[in-house]
Amino acid sequence: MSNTNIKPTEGEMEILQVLWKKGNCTVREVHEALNKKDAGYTTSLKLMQIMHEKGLVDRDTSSKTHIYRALINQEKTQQQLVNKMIDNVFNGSAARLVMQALGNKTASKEEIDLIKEYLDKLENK
Amino acid sequence: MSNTNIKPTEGEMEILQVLWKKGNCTVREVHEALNKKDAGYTTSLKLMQIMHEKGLVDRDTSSKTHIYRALINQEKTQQQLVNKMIDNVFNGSAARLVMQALGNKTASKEEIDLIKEYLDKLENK
DNA sequence: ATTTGAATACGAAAAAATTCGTAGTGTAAC
DNA sequence: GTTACACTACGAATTTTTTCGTATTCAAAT
Repeated sequence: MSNTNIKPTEGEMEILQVLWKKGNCTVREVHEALNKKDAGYTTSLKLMQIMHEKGLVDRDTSSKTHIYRALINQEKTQQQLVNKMIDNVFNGSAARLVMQALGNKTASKEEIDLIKEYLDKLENK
Repeated sequence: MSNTNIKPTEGEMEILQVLWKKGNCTVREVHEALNKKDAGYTTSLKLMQIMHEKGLVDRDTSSKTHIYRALINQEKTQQQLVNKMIDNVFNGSAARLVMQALGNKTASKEEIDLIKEYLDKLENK
């Protein structure tokens, strides 16, 4: 079990997000995806280089423009962060987090149905 | 609407957690509640003093030993952090966060039923 | 071959967050 | 009133994270 205790920083998470979503990317692509008006290109570059040092990403350097890809697993990382939040913010109660997450406008009817379905599946085993 | 954009740091969250849970506390009580083997008492003290400067907590200084209490609302803060996580980690999908949160052992059958109930209520309006 | 533009490397500054040492102060016990 | 002790205040050191400036390199276009 590798990478168990790696905790990406906030900036690193934003980049991982892009890599997970769009697949393999150049630095420029990532940098543009997170269009922070304030941050320069070399900032993103440096961050990704550090992530490489840490083993969060791998990269193909065979051509001049390097291609990066996430090395750590999206679901595992999400799980880790959610667990941490349950602990850290919701006093250990997953249910409270869930309700808090659903109690806002981002949860559409479709999403809610999806979740109900999931819950049924969960209970039937 | 005050305190809208305040983002407690991780250390600050741990302290808020204690204050929310146990109500008003002395620094010593908080410090002991989060029994970090490595951190000294003055570290917790300093953190709480900074939180006071930021308006995250208030304190009663009428006696020598100050009594702290959280000034920001637990649910609002949780909401803020969850929303941020949905955005930042789950690409905007509350449903994905929920499933991830439930897909681990911390969700008991009781909790799941609680959530189903909640979902029904949500849909009936 | 030279120019030009976009890319990487890298050190170092800046900013943010955490940690701690020391001095001072109030209070209770003697 | 003196001692002992636990507390606060506060500056400063440390660590972590983010940001950027500059040098260099490569490749395509001229």
